[in-house]
Amino acid sequence: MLRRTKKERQRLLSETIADNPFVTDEQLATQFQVSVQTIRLDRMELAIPELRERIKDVASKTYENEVKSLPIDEVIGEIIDIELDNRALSIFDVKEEHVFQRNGIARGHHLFAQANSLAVAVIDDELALTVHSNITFVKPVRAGDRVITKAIVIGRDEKSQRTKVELTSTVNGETVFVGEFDMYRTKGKGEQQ
Amino acid sequence: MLRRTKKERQRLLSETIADNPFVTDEQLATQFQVSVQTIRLDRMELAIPELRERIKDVASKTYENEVKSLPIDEVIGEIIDIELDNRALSIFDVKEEHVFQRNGIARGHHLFAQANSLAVAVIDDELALTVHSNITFVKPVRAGDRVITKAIVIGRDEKSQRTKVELTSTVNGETVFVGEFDMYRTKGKGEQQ
DNA sequence: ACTGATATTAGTACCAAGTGCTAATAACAA
DNA sequence: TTGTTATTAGCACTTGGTACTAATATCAGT
Repeated sequence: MLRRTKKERQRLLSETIADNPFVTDEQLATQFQVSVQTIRLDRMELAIPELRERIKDVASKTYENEVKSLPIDEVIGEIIDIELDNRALSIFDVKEEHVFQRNGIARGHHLFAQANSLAVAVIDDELALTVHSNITFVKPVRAGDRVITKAIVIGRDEKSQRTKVELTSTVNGETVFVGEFDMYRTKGKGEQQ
Repeated sequence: MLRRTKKERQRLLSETIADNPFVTDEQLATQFQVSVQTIRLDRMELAIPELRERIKDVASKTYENEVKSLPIDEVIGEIIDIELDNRALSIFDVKEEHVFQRNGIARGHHLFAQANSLAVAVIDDELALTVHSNITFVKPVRAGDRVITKAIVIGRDEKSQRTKVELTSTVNGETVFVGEFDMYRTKGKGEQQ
């Protein structure tokens, strides 16, 4: 018998590469105790591209849909999904430092910061600024809560260079914050380089 | 004279690569009408890594995307004058860390945070929460600006336990931010301990 | 115009991480 | 034993480079 069956090895191979696209054939050969050639045959059969192509894929995927207006570390909360000029989703874990000592309720500006960051990030432009916003804090949020904020671009006026974004934040499915943000942008439609 | 000066070419080279890290030396050589070797010397001098390293950087950056959510400074502005349930004044000095790297304009949530903090502070109650707010960012604020924010309590409804506060922020006398905040409070008039 | 410094180009050997191909074994099953 | 599938080996070739040497251009100052 083989160390493992071919099938089993290929299953694990797919997983391993999916898990870490940066692994070379040589590393895989060592890991599965087979020759490099075997790994290559496996990749052929499974139609898995070579290392460089895999890396390029990862890079270009994020490059196409990169957050243009905001370097990633300037975002409050973690963006977990984004489709520029359409919608975006972020997660923000409320910790002790975000709440009032007195009553344990999150300070409004942290929720606003998350929403505002996301509104800026969703705009497919280098310069995006909040011009106006109308917000409501629906329910108090506490330390330990995981706030999921969704931004939906609902309108765009080319003349005034404004884009309207609707923000909704929830904790365990319950709405805690809603807001409508008017964003200013520099570039018009199709003007993106 | 050269096609362009070396300096100029290198400036453009940096830009081009920053703009599109997927470009090869050969493409760059064609673009700038110089030899591949010149491009390589330029990259050496500018310490720009080779294509594969650049791609790997882009890929790994997004791959180990552990975004740090920056907590906002606890003290948002310094309160310099306060008359509970009437008016309050605070100062906030905008520093480099409060602005977008990209364009030097202060992130909206810092201005909101200052206003929100002041709105909470002006309410003479142990529990004051922002329920709703309607805000406008009138003019961009930059690093070095000193933002003076004034809160004025303009209305109070005992039944709904709401207090309306008007906020105005100025830099050198010019209005940069205005907002109307609806604050929730637990205690009614005269109920304060 | 001559010299020296700087800039550019050319060419070679080498590397990583492959592809594509052929051929030799090995393992197993009927 | 034969046929099939699986595995390994080896070689030539590819991209997009590095590292290095050497030749040539270009320009600036005297």
